[in-house]
Amino acid sequence: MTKPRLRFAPSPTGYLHIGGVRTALFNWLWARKTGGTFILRIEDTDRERSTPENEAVILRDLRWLGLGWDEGPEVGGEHGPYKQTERLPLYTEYAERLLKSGALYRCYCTAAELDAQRKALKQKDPEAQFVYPGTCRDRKPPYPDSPHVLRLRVPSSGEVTYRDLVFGEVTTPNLAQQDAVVMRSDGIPLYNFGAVVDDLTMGITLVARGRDHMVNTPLQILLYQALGATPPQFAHLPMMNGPDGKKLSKRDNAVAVDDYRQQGYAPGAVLNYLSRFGWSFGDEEIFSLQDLIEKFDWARCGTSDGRFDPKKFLAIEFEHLKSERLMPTPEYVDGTLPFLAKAGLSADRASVAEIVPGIRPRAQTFLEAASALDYFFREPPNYDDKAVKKFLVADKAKHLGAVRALIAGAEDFSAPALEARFVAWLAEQQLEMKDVAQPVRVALSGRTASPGLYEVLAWLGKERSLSRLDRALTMVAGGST
RNA sequence: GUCCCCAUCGUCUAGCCCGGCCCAGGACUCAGCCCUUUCAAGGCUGCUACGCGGGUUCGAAUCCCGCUGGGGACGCCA
Repeated sequence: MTKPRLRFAPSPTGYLHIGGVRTALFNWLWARKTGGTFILRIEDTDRERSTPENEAVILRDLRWLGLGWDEGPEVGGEHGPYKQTERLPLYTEYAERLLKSGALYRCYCTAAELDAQRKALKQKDPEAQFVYPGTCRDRKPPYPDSPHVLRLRVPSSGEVTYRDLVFGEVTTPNLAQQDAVVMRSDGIPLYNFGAVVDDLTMGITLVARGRDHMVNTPLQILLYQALGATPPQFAHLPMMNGPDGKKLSKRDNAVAVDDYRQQGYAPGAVLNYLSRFGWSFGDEEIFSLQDLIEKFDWARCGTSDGRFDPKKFLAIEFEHLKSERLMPTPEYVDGTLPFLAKAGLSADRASVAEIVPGIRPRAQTFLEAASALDYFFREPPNYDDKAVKKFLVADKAKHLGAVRALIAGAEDFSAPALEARFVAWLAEQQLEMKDVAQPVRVALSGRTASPGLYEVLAWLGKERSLSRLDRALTMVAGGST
């Protein structure tokens, strides 16, 4: 069996949203799993709405996610160009072929005329659906030299059946189709024609796309047949709706991939969440990209639509940040550094790497990780007002001076050594850790919540710990009543 | 309206193809408990689902039919 060739063909009419990424991911996974080819094609025939900016964003976001393409924009390939507006002559050539064979015919009805007919019908019966009446279907030459579109002559009987890799056999009667426009009057192809010509000439063997395209498939198959070509295989994916159950909109920023990147989500986590949408592998739900490549299969894809759930998404993201397997420390550091920089902090990789184990269970995103790291790299730390008012006051902090002395006398500043020293001292004083911990914590971190104190002390080091303790002591003295 | 598709906890889903092990399992969310120097993490417990009605069968979440509900499409958008 020959290696499959798959494609992701977004139109740059908006930002890349997570629904689109799910489609890209499944195509990509199958290509990687089978040793096939993943192609990126830009479908920019809607000149009104397509922009170079959107196109750039799509490429950037796909790369960020790690969904690189084997052929496509910027990387080239044997079947280029990979942008539809650069393939116009090809569509013309194929259209002429089909015109000659009679599969396509010229239609001189103008958009205005059709709109008027549509409107008139709606007026008579709002429920009715306008269907192109076939006005030009049997027009004989000579043809007028005026603007015209090209329509597909859909057989008036018969049906189209194909075997969908996820939905199974789907049959649609030709009668339900109308003679769809395939080429605009300006010579630019419509989606259904452009996609077919491109998939054919790019040697695509499997078309996997959203279920919203399912209705286009019979028409496209008719086009392949008219071309004398064998249609590719098809796999449609159930729809991914918004949390409200409504269709995801490209202009809905809440689901833009870039949003999640800026919120500090890890690419692997994004892909993991998306992979479980319309696909499952028993009860397992945490996967690395490598796991997915091994386990993905069309047969395990579901058929019913679902809703995007931000809470579950966050939970999966957190699972990735907690796991050394899914997110090795060096990658964790790489993910966090930009957010530290954004907070105006300069931190060296080695120091961050040392603290990472301590903050893993405390940060759901890289953004939160940077926040949890903040006071290790900010001198002096930011003090939380409430924390200071509550704990750096005379009566709560009465042991702070003694703790300072205890720490000052420590020779071994490792966490275990500090713990031993504290335990002994606490016993001697007949105190418990909870009697002294919070003021020390606020003194050290400026906050009421942090990793264990012994770790915090060790990471901060003796010198900085003492200086923070001293600063806190003066705050207590100054603020006491 | 016409064509296509779908239907298990609030959400993502396992189970369905090849009926019994399912008075339905996992996860998220929520509530509670344990652990505990704080916050997390972790452990445990709990709430909540086979849309409805008919069949077939000794037996149906699983097979068949109908109904209802939802979605997609019906553009010189993709």
